[in-house]
Amino acid sequence: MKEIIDRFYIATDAVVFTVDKDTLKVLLIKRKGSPFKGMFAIPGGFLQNKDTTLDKCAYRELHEETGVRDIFLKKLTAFGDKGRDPRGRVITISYLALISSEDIELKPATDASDAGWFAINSLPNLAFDHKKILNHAFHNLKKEIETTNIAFQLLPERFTLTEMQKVYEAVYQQKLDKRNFRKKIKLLELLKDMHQTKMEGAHRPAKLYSFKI
Amino acid sequence: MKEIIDRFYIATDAVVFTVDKDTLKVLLIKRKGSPFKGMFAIPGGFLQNKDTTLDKCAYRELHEETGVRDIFLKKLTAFGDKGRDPRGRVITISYLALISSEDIELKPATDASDAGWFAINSLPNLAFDHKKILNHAFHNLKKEIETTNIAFQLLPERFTLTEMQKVYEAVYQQKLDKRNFRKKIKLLELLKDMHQTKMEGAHRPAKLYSFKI
DNA sequence: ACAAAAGTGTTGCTACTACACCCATGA
DNA sequence: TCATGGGTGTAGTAGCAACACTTTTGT
Repeated sequence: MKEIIDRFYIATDAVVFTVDKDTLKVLLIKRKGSPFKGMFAIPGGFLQNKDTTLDKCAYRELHEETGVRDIFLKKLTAFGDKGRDPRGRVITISYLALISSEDIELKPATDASDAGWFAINSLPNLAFDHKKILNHAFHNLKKEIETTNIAFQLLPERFTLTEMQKVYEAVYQQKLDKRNFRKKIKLLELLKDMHQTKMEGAHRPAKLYSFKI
Repeated sequence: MKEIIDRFYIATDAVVFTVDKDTLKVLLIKRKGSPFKGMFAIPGGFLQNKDTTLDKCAYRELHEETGVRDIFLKKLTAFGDKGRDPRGRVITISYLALISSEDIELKPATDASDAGWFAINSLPNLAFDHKKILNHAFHNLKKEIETTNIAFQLLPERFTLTEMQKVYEAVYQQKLDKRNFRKKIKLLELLKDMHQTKMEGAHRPAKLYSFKI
């Protein structure tokens, strides 16, 4: 039976977001091989039989290509149109990945000749159908941040309320009202007061919080 | 290069919902081959090279196995853990499918010895990891019906407000207040009054509506 | 003393909930 | 005339948006 069933290449592609300097940024790599040599692309690569889950493949590829570890990954969907990869039929599974800008430490490695962070609203042209994959992940992020606690994945262990607000503003791409934001966050009772302050610049120090549990 | 890359079987599986007699139901097929012979499963099957998109594969498989045509399909996510299919590594792409109970007309065909509708809260044991796939689709449906117009896919061309309410109640699995439901629907301004009534039983006839545009 | 970000409350408005009776029809 | 589901409004509540000044620090 199996002999007559077509088999395909499977890949995972991770759209990695961070909020750095109040800006939502995406991690891209410059392709060093063909096709689309020299163009930017979402980090990812082919599923290997040794990857026991799709998640492990995404994690492995991300680490190999960018050096990133300990990152939040959420499986999104599949892209499998014929012709999306000129080398042959490749079905890719997209991932949403979030990392705190404090945890960023890129070590460009084997597969990518270059990796870098790009602001969401000044992206270069992307290889394959990666623009579509990236947009899908971005929409998913905006939706998730409204209804879940996913924002904490973009924050360091301890953070100020202003830093937290900046994360939401960067994702929503709009300013929020400080008092309303704080009121809502406090109502959710998700934060633990660390009884510490963060002094930064010539102004009143800000209280530090962490995510409860 | 390609020679060293593993290839895999790809499948699509569609979780087909309908609301019939005020109950949310799922379409399942009885497996006529091994593995899991005789058990129920979500309709689906292997991607073929002739399927130019994943959507077309899902649609083709659904038609071959159940006779269903003209159905709303929404791609969800991928399931690819090693060992989820005893025959070998199969990565499946799940779909959420919705159909009006008026459009149901099952013609069990080639792949399935039997197909039938099962109420969401009295499902049989399912083959493979189909329970997981089904639950994921169900959660997605509940989420989508809150925020989008997806409910219209579960309704016939023309419907009464009570029929519409029953669809929401079946998906949410809880009763809703008639007046509040109608108030909210009217505020959304999605409905077109067909200036027709539906007489059914010994009571006042109900106005018929259709989805605007 | 000044500049800069931290922190804090109130008011009006909108959206949601809870709730009960009359209407139009067929039998 | 009775049984059945169709159809309608109001009042109270909770959540959201708009908005400005005082506090604490470094220079």
